[in-house]
Amino acid sequence: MVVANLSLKAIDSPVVLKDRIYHELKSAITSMNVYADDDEHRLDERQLSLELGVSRTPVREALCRLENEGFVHTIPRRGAFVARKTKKEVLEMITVWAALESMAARLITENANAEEIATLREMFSSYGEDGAVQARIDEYSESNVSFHQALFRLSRCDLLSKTTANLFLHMRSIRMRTIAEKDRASRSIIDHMYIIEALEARDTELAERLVRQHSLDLRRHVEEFVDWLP
Amino acid sequence: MVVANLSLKAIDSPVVLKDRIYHELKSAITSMNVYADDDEHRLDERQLSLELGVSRTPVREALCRLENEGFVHTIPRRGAFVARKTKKEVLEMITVWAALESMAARLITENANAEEIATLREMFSSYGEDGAVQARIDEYSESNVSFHQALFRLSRCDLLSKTTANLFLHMRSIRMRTIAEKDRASRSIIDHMYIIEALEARDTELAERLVRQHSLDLRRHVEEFVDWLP
DNA sequence: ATCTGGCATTTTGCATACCATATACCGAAT
DNA sequence: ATTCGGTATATGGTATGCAAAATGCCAGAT
Repeated sequence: MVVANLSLKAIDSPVVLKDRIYHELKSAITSMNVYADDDEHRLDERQLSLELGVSRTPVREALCRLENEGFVHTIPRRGAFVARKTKKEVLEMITVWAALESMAARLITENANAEEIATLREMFSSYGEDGAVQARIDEYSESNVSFHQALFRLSRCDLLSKTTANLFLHMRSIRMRTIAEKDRASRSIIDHMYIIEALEARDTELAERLVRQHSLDLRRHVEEFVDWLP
Repeated sequence: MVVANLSLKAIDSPVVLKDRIYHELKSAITSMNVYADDDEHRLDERQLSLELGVSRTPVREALCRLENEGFVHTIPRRGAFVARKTKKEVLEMITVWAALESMAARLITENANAEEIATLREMFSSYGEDGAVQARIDEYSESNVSFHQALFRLSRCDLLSKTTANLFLHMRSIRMRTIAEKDRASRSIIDHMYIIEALEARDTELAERLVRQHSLDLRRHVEEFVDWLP
């Protein structure tokens, strides 16, 4: 008799309530327009637990996680609120972003293979004609996000991706609002092409600089034009 | 009658139990030698709550925070353990570190004033003579940490400091062990001096490159010589 | 009319009780 | 002797209860 060697992968995810609640709340928060109203959005533990049909405990643990990630701001004995970033905080997020993504670019020039880099081009292949970007701005916005996420993925540094993941979400609402302004979108796609070329040429320093500059341009833009943040 | 204008600062910290427990556990974990034993260090909720004289609830919330910060690893229905980084994870931490600190260096060349940069020199003024570093290796190790923390502080970017803070703690045990090896310490102090000079000269690109290289040297060193990590 | 002080209400923070699951132990069968 | 199955125990996940604290309201005083 031989032991059947079924290559099974361990099931190690007894999905627990607090995790489901965490994801539920996180997607709810990140998909809402946080900066729409002037009044702060309160997150009532009891109300949430009633709506979700669970007790307060797992809700509290989910809120705890969200607070650590900066999506929720809680004041002791006062409750939890959807966190709203100040302009200063947004600028700092972009700064950190620039640091991480430019490092990702470096790593890509050193580690990624040509096919992987080629996939970056494909993302924008359909925006070839002038004006196509402005016409399909929503669609482009998605490609834009995908491009930046791909840079981190191709860096093969999980921690870079992980550290940036929440920055992505925090920036989403702001980015969506800024990307459509002026003709930043077409500027953006040109930047992306130069970045891809530098990656293909394995020019570490250039790729790093272009990526950093791309982010810092956004920072400058936010600093100058975004006045709807405290 | 005039209203007395006492410039009071708002007391906004009804220090709650879970925060105290969080700090208590965090300092306990970061000061222990995580990589000493082979067996994993379990964190029993009930035992902790008994030792601390509180109930399980605040302990759980503290553990939740520590898990998000990567100091604790919990398996559903199995419990919490002190997290142990793999070699891959450590290398990635150093990579992220390099990205963030090199950005900090950039910012310093742009924003800091001369006096602030001068304080960096003072940190190492007492290690002037050759051999002084090796002789007072523990003391130097502290200065070393202070130097790197100062770089982030002078960058005036809170998020950079905040993002790095936990990396610092994670790296502490590893750094302490590697800094004493070979003559990395005296190499290190030379690097630091060149970094300071670049900052003083406001040479953004050079400062960035030197800081990044300094970190990546550590990464290479860990990659090559650290074999006591999984 | 406005301000202050106290009471009521609301809501969090913490404690405890309960439940589901994972592990450990032990005996029986092969 | 080893392995399998069942039961017991321990432990984490969830629910609920209680008390402290903060807010809001109302009444009374100035």
